[in-house]
Order: sequence, then C-alpha cells, then structure tokens
Amino acid sequence: MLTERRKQLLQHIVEEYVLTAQPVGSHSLVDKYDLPLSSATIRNEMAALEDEGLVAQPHTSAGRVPTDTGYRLYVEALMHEEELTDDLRQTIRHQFHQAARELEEWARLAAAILATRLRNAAVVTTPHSPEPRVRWLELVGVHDYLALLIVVLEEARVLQQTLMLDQPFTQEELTSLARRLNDIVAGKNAAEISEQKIVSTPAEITVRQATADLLKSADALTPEPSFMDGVRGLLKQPEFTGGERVVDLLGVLEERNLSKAIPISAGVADDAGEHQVSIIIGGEHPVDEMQLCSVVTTRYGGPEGLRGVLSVVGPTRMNYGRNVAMVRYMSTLMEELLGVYFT
Amino acid sequence: MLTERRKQLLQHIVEEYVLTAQPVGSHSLVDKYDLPLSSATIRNEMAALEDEGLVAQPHTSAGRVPTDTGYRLYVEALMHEEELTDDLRQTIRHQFHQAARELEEWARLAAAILATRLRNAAVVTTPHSPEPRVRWLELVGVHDYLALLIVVLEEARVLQQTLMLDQPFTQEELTSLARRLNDIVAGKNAAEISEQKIVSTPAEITVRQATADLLKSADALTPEPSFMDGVRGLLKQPEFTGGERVVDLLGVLEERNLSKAIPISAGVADDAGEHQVSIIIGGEHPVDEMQLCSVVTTRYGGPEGLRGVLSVVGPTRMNYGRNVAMVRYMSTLMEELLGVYFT
DNA sequence: GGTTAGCACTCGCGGGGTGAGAGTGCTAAT
DNA sequence: ATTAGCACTCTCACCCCGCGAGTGCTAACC
Repeated sequence: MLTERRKQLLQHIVEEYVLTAQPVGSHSLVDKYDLPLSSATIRNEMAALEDEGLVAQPHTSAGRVPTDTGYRLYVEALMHEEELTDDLRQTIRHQFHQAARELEEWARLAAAILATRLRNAAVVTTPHSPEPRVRWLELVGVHDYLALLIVVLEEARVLQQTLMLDQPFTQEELTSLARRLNDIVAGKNAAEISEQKIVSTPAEITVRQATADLLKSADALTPEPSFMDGVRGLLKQPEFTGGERVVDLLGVLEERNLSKAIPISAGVADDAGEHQVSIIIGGEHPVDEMQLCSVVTTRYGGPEGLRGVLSVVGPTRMNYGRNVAMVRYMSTLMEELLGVYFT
Repeated sequence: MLTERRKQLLQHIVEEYVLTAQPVGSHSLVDKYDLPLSSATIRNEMAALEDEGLVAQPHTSAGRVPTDTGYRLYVEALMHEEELTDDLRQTIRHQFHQAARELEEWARLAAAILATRLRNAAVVTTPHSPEPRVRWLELVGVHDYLALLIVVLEEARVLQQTLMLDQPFTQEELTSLARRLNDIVAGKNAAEISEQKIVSTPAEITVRQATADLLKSADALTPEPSFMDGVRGLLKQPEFTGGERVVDLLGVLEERNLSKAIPISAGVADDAGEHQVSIIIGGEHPVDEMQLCSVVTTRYGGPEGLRGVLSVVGPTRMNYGRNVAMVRYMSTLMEELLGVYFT
C-alpha cells in the first residue's frame, strides 16, 4: 500500500539524500522537515517503503537510501521541476549570442554550460539530419593523384575526405568535374546518389561513390561532432572517490562512442511531444559501467529534421529537478537559435 | 662525487621503481640484480645518492625513490632507449595504412596507438603550418543573409565559418564572389590578405576579413584538432588512486587547452635535430597540477612547414626508455606518411 | 680505504579490540 | 494509529601492538 504519506516521505528521503550523500535516518528527517510525527512512526513507514523496494539500507542500522526504483517513482510522480530564474535564463542566452554563429560552437558551449551549472558531465551532439542531403560539392587538388572532396550539407555541415584518383588532374579539371557533379548531386541523399546510373568517367564514379559514403557515415551518430564536458565535476562526487569502478566508467565515457553511454533511442520516442526529457536511472542503463549513473537526455530539433541530443550524466544521486529543468531549457534555447539562423 | 657505480645504482633504482611502484631497498636490489656487493655497501652508496638529491625516502626506514632530478639524470645519461621490434613496427605501420588517408584520422590513430601501447595518456595534434595559406575558398548560402565560408588551406585542412552578410545573396552571386576572391586570395597568408587594399563591395570586404581571421585563429595551436586518448590508463596507475589531486589533473587535461598541459615550446628547440624528443619531469612542469606527471614530447613535420606534436603523459614513474622510443618511432612514421601523401 | 657482518632502531601497515554514535525493530502504553 | 522506550546492530575512528622491511652505525676484515 503506497499511501500519500509514504510518497511524501520518499520524496523527502530522495531530496535529503541528494543533498547530503548520506543515508538518511528517521530522526534527522523529523528534525529537518519538522514532520508532525515521531521518528518511530517514520521508521515504520520507512520499513514499508523498504518492502516496496523503494529504499534500502546499505547495512543494518544505517539510514535509508533510495533504490533505483525509488528514484524512478520520484521522477515520475514526486519531483518538482525547478524553475529557472529569469536572471539565469538571460545569462545563458547572452552567452550564446556572444558565441560564434556556428553549430559546433553552440554545441560545445551548451555542453560547457550544462557541465558547469549542474556540476555533472554533459554531452551535446551537434544537430544533424537523419538523412543528410548535399547542398554543394567541391574538389581541391592536393597533389597529382590526391584530391580533397568537400561536401556541404543542406544543414550547413561540412564533410571532407581525401580521395585517391585514377589519374592526375589539374585544378581546372577538378573544378569542372565538381561543377558537373554538383548539378547531378545537389539536393540528393545517399541512397539517391548511389542509385543514379549515369555513364561517366571513372573519376566521376569515384567521387560520386565517396560522396554517398560520406553521407552514409554522417547520418550515424558520428563520434566527432559531439562535445563532452564536466567529467571532472562528475568524478568529484563523493560516490566516485577512490573506487575501482570509476576508472571503468571513465573508460566508457572516453571512448568517443558516446552513443553507447547515452542511448538516445531509449525512452525518447521520435514522435514525443516537444522537449520530452528522458531519464535513465542507474541499473536501468544497459551498459554495466554506467549503472552508478543516471542520464538525463532530450532531443532538440531545428528546421528540416535537424536533430541533436543534449544530455547530462551524473550519479544516480543527482538533482533531477534541476537537471531536467536545465536540459529542457537548453533544448528550447538551442531550437530557438537554430530556428533564427538556419531557416 | 658521482662515481660510475653510483650512477649504475641509480639506474637500477629507477628501473626497479618503474617496475614495481614500490620504494626500493638495498636488500631487494642486491637480490634482483645479483650485485657483487653486500646490502650494507649499497646502503652507503644510497646515502650518497640521497646527499646528491637524486633519490629520497618517503619516510625514514623505507626504501629509496628517485627524485625528479634523479629521473633527469637517468634520462640524460643512463637510460637505454628501447628498441622496437620489427614486428611491432610492422603492426603499427599496417594500422596506419588501413586507416583513411586523413590528417585528423591519422592523429587520432596515433594517439590511440600511443595510449594503448604505452598505457599512458597521449596527445597528438594534427599537423598544421605555422603560417597557413589559402588554397581555395568557397561560399555557400545558408539562408538570405547567412553564408557559409569554406577555406581550404594549402595543407589540405578545411576551415569553416558562417558569415552574416549585409544583404541577401543568391547562390550564383555567392559563387561568383567566391571566384573573384579566389584569384585575389589564393596562396596568401593572413597578413597578406589583411594588407590588400582593394576597393570592393562590403560583402567582399567582410569575406576577406573573415578569411584572414580564420587563418589567424588557425595558426595558434587550436584546441580542436588535437586528440587525447588513454586518460583511463593514466588514472589506473597506482600513484593516482584515490587522491584528491588527481581530479585536478583531470581538470587540466580536460580543458582542451592542452597547450597548457603540454608546453611544446619548452625544450624542443625549433632547430632541433630530427625527431628530437623532449622530456619534462614532474616538478619541472610549470603547471602545478601536472607535477606528478612527466611529459614526453616530440614534433613531427611534413613538407612545407607542416608541423604537429606527439606527446605522452604519464606518471613520473614512467618507462622512459619505452616511451621515448615509441614517440620517436611514431614521429618518423607520421612524417613518412605525410611525405608520401602530401607532397 | 673500501667492504661487510651485525645490531639496534625506525616506521608503515594490518589486525584486533573498543567505545561512541547513529539508527533500527519491537513492544507496550497512549 | 501513534509514540516512548529499550535492546540491539553495525560502522567508524581510534589506539595499541607486533611484524617486517629497511636503515644507519660501528667494528672487524681484506
């Protein structure tokens, strides 16, 4: 039986534990929150919460600590999303307007802001389209057989790749080749480019194929254009001091394969309402090393299907109300900026 | 008086300590190295080394540990640079040939190889010219007032920047503007571009200025195109477990401002012989947080003044012989590759 | 003089004991 | 249903102590 009072109690336990990082006992709870009950009653209620699997004690005769399911109930039903002050909103907005009008720069900045404000690790991917299309293509000779292929996507992202050609080309030849290909390829996505069966020179085929490959590899969550910050703050948390497991955690985060650490697909339904925030708590995370952590994630989207991910990684004992509010605000802000500059 | 025997002894102490991470005592030394002397003699010699400031004991009645100056003498005079096996050389070379022919990719790979082979952190910057010159320039419209400026450098590096223009341009106008500017700007460096006093449209001036700015910011050791790997391995070292200072170390490394952590200028004279390796040991490092670490650095250079930095960061108790050899080999290898593909 | 055996001395480290403190569960009274 | 009281449990910090590794010194030896 989960009475209203027990929920209240759980809420207090979570918030107290988030604050102090110490198991919270019945007595200290009554004290701090001026509960109109005695510690004995609280103890009974706590025992009930423990039966429900919402809290646990690290050892007999210690206070209670929320379990993963406890946190889950908390974020689902009990948490108050913190309201950001106008002041803070202004400051952040200002920081963005001062930065260069550059997608990557924005993402980097967003990660930095999240990390410092929340004192947790933050990961932000630059927005990109799930099915990128070519806007423009250019070839620049590097030396005889080697050329640099530059592809500009509709979304204003620039990809590059060096190509080995079958014969030497002059810059003029490369330029005119690029111009010809531009007409064929502009506005197309990877599949459409691969499909085109045009009889042409070997060089043209090489370039077309390379372009398609580039697009394909770009539509995965590529490791490169994502920014992580604040790992330092994360490791300062008391639960991560001097443990063996921490090193492994760092290992996972360091592999730039962040998609592993931040499963975007999970929870954030593609058709979710705007700025839907998903939360993965401790053991819910598929990757072992991450099970001491919670991950708060949201997507943000620009026009034309541009999508990126904002996410905060902290200990399960994180301030969910604050983190969710902040992540949500950042996502609306990024969307707004994207809308203004890239429509 | 630094007799030959004492130097020998220091060498043994360093190597033993590197191996075991334990203070090394007189007795264990005689045992392991079958010295034709008794432990008592060794003790006397050790006391002498201590007087010279080359070793120290963490506390009375513990074994000796090399000091920073001890390590310094070691690397200067005693160290044997480890010979890499042909097998290893081949494996590494193979890894490079399998990777994409991409400067950034190579740098990333180099960092990964150094990190995993040496079990230390590694930082590699992509090679770039101290005074970059424009090879090619392109403008792509993003929307009415906003255009993407793409600058390809001689060294096959691509820079980008979005520009706010004073009036709307069509793509055709942008293209022809780019073509005009190309003629003016190609082969020039930042200073030369700024200097050109050509009467032209506001848009042209904007673009020219932006190009110059891009070049300027690119010639600093920009944070972006450098790759770090293996921080995990670093933190696994016994000296970094459970310390408060470690977190600060991580902080320095994490700020992408690696030039702070890896002072390239120091020690590596610009005119140094080929593949000169510089070593910074513990307290010699200007940054406080790094004083538990040693840094092994070398430059590598391609043709036309392309230069990058390879560097390994580990505890002072690192295997200098191995690290130096490895860093040196990687630098020759990178140079060779650069020479083959970008001449 | 350099080398060595012997010996007293010094510390750090790990184990066991202990007492304080925080917290619990249970019971009986309100 | 709530609460006061109480016995009980468990951690943590502290101290003590003995072991072992290592040192420095001295006196004898080659």
